[in-house]
Amino acid sequence: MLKHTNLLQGDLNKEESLHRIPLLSKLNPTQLSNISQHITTINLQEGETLFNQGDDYHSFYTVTMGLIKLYRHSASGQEKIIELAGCGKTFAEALMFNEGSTYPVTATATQNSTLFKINAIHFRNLLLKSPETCMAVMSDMSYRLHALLKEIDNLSLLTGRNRVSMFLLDQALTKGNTFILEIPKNAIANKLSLKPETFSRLLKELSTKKILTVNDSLIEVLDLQLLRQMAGITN
Amino acid sequence: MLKHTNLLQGDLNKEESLHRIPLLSKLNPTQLSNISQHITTINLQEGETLFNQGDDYHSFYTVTMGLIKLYRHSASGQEKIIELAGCGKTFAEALMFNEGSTYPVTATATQNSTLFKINAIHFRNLLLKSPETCMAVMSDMSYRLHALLKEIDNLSLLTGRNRVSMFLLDQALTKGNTFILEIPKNAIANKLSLKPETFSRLLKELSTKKILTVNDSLIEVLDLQLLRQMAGITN
DNA sequence: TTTTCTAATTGATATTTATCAATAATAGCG
DNA sequence: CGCTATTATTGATAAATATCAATTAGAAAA
Repeated sequence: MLKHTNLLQGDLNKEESLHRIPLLSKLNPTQLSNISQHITTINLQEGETLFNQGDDYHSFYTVTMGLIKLYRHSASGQEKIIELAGCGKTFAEALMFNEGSTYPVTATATQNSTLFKINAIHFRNLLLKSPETCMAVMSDMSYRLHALLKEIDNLSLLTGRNRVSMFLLDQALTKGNTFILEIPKNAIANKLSLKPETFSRLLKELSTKKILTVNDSLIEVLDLQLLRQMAGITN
Repeated sequence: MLKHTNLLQGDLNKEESLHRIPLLSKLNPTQLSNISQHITTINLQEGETLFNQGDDYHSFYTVTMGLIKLYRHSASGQEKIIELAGCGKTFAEALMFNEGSTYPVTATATQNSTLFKINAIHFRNLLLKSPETCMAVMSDMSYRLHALLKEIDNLSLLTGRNRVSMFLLDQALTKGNTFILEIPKNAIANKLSLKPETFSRLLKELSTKKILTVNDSLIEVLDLQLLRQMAGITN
């Protein structure tokens, strides 16, 4: 079962950390202390599910530790990972504005995780009094829209080879030329909309071409220039 | 060249029609008359481009007549239609919140069209004074996020056959069992992330299976149940 | 340890979709 | 009216990706 911990009103430690959440950072102390009554801390074990696609909507969440997998399932039972929300990420906040909506994804912890659960109705009421917070929310949603647009690009304009290369390129740029895949390969394959077999073969192809080496989840990129080329970046 | 028509302050006719735009409907008369100074009417000929992907962002738009094609181009020169914005649709408003951003799509009129051009900076200032309008904007963005999520579903979970069937199903439900394709087939194919040849073959397949008849752009759906099945809707 | 389960890889094959080429049909234009 | 350009269709083929099956290798459990 989910462990809920209610925030004590006036618990400065908690309010301090709430203040660091972008969506809440623009609130004044009164507003913050008001909303903090409607925020709870949730701890999830690896594999535990926070909510299911189709469940009635009531809250949105901010990850303070761990990793949450957001995915959709189709009628035929297939899954598609939409986002892997790590520390600092807020999700499901966009639903706040649609009366009587349901969660469009399922949220499951892929590691032991901690998050804040923020009551949507109360937050919505707060928004009416804080245009600055509205701005923060809108900025967040705008970012998300961009990310989804980019994803659609990737799916419709790029090949699997391109997407795999792009993913690895992104990893190499943020983590350095040698890095470890933090999530299982089948999850990465899913994120890239490929079957595990296809992902495996594309990795092998890159390795055969001496663009990188693969040792289980340890990747070393040997030729960034070539990898960039495989990603479909022409210049 | 684009024809710009400045709205006269106090032009009640124009303000009346502005009031019918969802994003502006929550403004009080003072606010509306204030923002209407920063709204111009634009007429586009078929084929004219409003802005290009990568152009500096300054305004968003609401279509009052016609049809605007929003599409992205990749490095390799391919296009992908993201949306066909018809009458009443607002687009590019989500960019307002990202300082110094550029248009992520190109907007071209596929018919003679009329739109309102709304200055982003002024509207943004207005938002700080109208939380209700913020709500309208957020609701709009929320809807858009859902649509993109759905699109990603379609691209990654469904086959071309599914997507074509789903598109036709949607048309049949809104326009009736016999309807005309309003946009060229190659544009529809693009919207569905298919090549025109593939789209043509899938249409033919549906026609061979007696699920529908095709006469140029005139489609008659004969078997909704089967079409639903082809769309991948199991029940 | 042994067993069992899951993830990953690999091969063989099928399906889906794109590409290239040719033709037909059609709309717009001089 | 005929000409040209665009759109749609069709065929042949190739490329991309999925599916099915088998094997391996670890990891977790007994």
